[in-house]
Amino acid sequence: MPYHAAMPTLTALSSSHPPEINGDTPTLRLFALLEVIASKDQYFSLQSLADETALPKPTLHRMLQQLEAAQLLTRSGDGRLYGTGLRLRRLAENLLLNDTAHGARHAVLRQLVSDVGESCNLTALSGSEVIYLDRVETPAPLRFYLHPGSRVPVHCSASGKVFLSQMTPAQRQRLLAHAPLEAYTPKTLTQPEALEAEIRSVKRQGFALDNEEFLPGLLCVAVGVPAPGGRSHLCIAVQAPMMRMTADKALALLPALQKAALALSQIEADATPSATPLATAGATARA
Amino acid sequence: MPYHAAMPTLTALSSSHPPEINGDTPTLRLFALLEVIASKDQYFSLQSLADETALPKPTLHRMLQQLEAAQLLTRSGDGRLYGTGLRLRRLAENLLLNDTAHGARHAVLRQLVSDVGESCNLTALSGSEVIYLDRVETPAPLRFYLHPGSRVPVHCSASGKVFLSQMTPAQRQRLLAHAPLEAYTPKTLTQPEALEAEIRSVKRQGFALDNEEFLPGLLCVAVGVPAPGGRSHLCIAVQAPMMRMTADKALALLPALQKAALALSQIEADATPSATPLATAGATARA
DNA sequence: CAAAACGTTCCGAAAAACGGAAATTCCAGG
DNA sequence: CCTGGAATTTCCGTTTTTCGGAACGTTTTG
Repeated sequence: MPYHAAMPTLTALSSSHPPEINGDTPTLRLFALLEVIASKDQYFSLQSLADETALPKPTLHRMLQQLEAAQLLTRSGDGRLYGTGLRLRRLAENLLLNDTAHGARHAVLRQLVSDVGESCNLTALSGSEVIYLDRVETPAPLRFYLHPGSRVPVHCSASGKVFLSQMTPAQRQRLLAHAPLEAYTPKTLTQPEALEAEIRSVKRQGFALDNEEFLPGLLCVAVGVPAPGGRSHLCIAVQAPMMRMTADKALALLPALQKAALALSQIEADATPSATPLATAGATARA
Repeated sequence: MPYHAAMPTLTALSSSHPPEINGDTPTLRLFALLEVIASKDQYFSLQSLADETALPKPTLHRMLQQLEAAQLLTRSGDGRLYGTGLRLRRLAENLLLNDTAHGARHAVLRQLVSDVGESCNLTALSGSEVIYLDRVETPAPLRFYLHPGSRVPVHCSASGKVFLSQMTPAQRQRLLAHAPLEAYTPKTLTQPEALEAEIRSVKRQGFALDNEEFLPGLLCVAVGVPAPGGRSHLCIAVQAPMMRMTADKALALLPALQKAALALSQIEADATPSATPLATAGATARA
């Protein structure tokens, strides 16, 4: 399974939706279809979608019909063209409107970037990989481009090591068992003992470094976002080309990182209901 | 099947999502679930959803798992809480970003409302009912509240009569055969002959009136949005309480209405690919 | 008026969703 | 460290939905 963000570029790739309408379940396939539809700013015909997605026409027809019946799509006048429907727009609006946490997090990232002058990202552990939740780029022209949503291995990323350091040895074993310590660069730690030692060090110091362990020329520092429960599921990390950054300089950025982590921690706490179970709306109540 | 917008109120009902997670297919049920989720601005637990939606826990679990696997939802740290995922936000962003047509239509409506001072709406024929696609309210305090997405019968609404007037007699018969001419007020036309006469008049004049035929005290004027093919599938209508409006005054609004209709017609043309096949993006072409 | 293109319906095989029951995990409090 | 309770998760036989090739209408096109 390739880490599909592993290719760093200096310019953004065109966001190129591969016309794959694949998903493991019918529902996910429908979502994928919606994504194709969402990228259109014109009405479209069944046929045009069929061409674009390579789905059989009867299948597509059924899908569209279903979406139309649910008011997610609208059919244009003569019934020949489709467009996005009321309910879909409502959904989209609510989604963005209520995602207060995301906006706030992004603001913190932006502030951090302006403080340290290098690209920063917010990461989470997803399965046995680190996923980039959000990212703000440095204004400097030379950058590693790693877009949000992409994934990197745990054992050779700063964030990954922070996550590992928060686990119990047993949890760590379980996770690492599924992913061999693949070498991405000569500096990647591939010996379990070496990694274990590194993780102890991370745990002691409260931050992790990735010194060209994933990509040559790329240096990273990450700290965990403190969480009430103890182990956090978010990391915040700075990432810069060796050309501008050394391990020493990176350490000087730690205070800024920690400040940002604290701010994120606060946001996360605000978005977490655990404390106040007030909004438990009545079930089965007739509206 | 009740016209669920038939109850006019002077204040908006609280938007009270009925916690019904019903849909005729599994996929639509999933959408309904997403709508509940989209309305949250906090992380939520499986249990809280179960309370709110009355769905069995295993079912919910499967649904959430599916959504999480597809990156539509994210699971919070300890795995106990869910939140909206990256892909869902992307979808929402694209949806809103690309839906230029809707934004433009809404702007026209807004302009019209500021011209005539009364609530206006954009309608379409959907099955054998008229559906409100969009609506802008009058600034006046006294209003009939009929929200977008709701439906009214064809035979006693101004828009409905416009749509009927554009059909061939055969088409009209077929449509009306399925829906008896139910009387909503004493003024509702319930005799097929009377309706037929009214429709001829609408056809001649190019606009339709609804003078308390659907709701007592409500007067409406509608004109069709001109379409290249001839019969349009959109209407634009003004709607006001008799307290402020008479049939005579309504006629004075026709120029403004027609101007708006023309503007909408232009928007519709822009959003329709049929005419100019230049932008027919290469199918199967590798992006 | 024929040909082509598009949309739609049919239907049997294949796959997915469903949800009750039970196992598992996670926490308090003893 | 053990125990009770609540939440999450797995299991699995049954029910429902989806799938898509083939064939059928319908509308545009040449």
